[in-house]
Amino acid sequence: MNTLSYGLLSLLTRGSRTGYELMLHIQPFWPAKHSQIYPLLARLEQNGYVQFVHVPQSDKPDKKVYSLTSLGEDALREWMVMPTDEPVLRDEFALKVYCIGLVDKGQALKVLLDRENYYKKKMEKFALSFEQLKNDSSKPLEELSLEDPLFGIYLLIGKARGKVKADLEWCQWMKSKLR
Amino acid sequence: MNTLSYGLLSLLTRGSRTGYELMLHIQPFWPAKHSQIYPLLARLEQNGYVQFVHVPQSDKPDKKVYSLTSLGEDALREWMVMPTDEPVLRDEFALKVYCIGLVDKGQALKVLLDRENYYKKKMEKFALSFEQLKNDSSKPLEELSLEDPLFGIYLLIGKARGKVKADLEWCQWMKSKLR
DNA sequence: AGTTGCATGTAAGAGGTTACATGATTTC
DNA sequence: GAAATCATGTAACCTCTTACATGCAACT
Repeated sequence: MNTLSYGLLSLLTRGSRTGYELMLHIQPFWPAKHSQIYPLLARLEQNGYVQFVHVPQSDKPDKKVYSLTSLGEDALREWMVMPTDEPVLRDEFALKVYCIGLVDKGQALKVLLDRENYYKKKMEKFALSFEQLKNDSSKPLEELSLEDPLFGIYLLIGKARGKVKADLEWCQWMKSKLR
Repeated sequence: MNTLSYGLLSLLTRGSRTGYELMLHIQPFWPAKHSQIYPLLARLEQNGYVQFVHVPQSDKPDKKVYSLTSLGEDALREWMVMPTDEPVLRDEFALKVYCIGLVDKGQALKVLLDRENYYKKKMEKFALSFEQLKNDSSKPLEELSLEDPLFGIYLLIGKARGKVKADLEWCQWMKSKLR
């Protein structure tokens, strides 16, 4: 059982999903391709952590809808109290910034502006996600608590948004340093 | 040439280093083990991007001190204007938060407090890093510019600190949500 | 007519971690 | 006496990405 496997089980606590949907939803928290996820789901099924029903479709390809078993839920609870791995961040941009003095200001500024744009687009996506959450939720988001099924997503969007905001502000501060 | 290789070249723009030192210094920006770095350095040397001198030592093991060649510097300048890969973050903690409702508040709080402590220690390390920078620098840090050899590190510590600060604040806000 | 989305899977290869191997000095 | 630091390297293994493979529907 690796971390991605627990991640897939985590997503399944919020309802049944196909491998394809799991692949889409796990991206912000643990990026992974379908080619990594499908074999893991097969292994999780063999070990009894998940089960699936085959759903034939006519217009689209047939699909397997996975759901969490009670064994899988037990595994999650055991995992929850185990020591948590440190976060791992790899950012090519940071390495470039380290030796940005090698190129002239024009080129340096371009590298920075590209990344600033990337962050701005991310922030827009977060705004959209919050909008959608607001629509899906019966209460105002600030009143959500541990018991609500949307609580987890609400927390995570907030966490991700905080970091991107910090990076964006740093990017803009850095731009002011450059001229 | 993969990203880690460019990262090693980037560090060498600030002076000669052993493989061991490179391994230590690259951790905050692109975590890597010595077992990954030594073979890459050998390949970079074969391709003429770096060179090394063998330095025998009596009290410690002999070492190879690597430095950047002009070919290596050219490679860095070409890399700088190429499209920059998106940052990749993998955080087991985020996955746990998503399904934190599975366990009781006591256990949930423990998971949170452990991570809060981790972030606090990180913040202390950043403070120490800034202290050391202040000592190493001839000017006040705010006046550093593109040309200063310490500029790159100063920027990066600021960037990393901003993100950890955002995460720490989120962690504390989340704690308030839990009770 | 070409791309995107849905939907699953395998195979090859690159990237990254853990373990094996050695050995002196310093710190707890 | 045990662990950490410096210092290099290889081998086995796991993780992750890219590419191959298929096929229909909807959109541009």
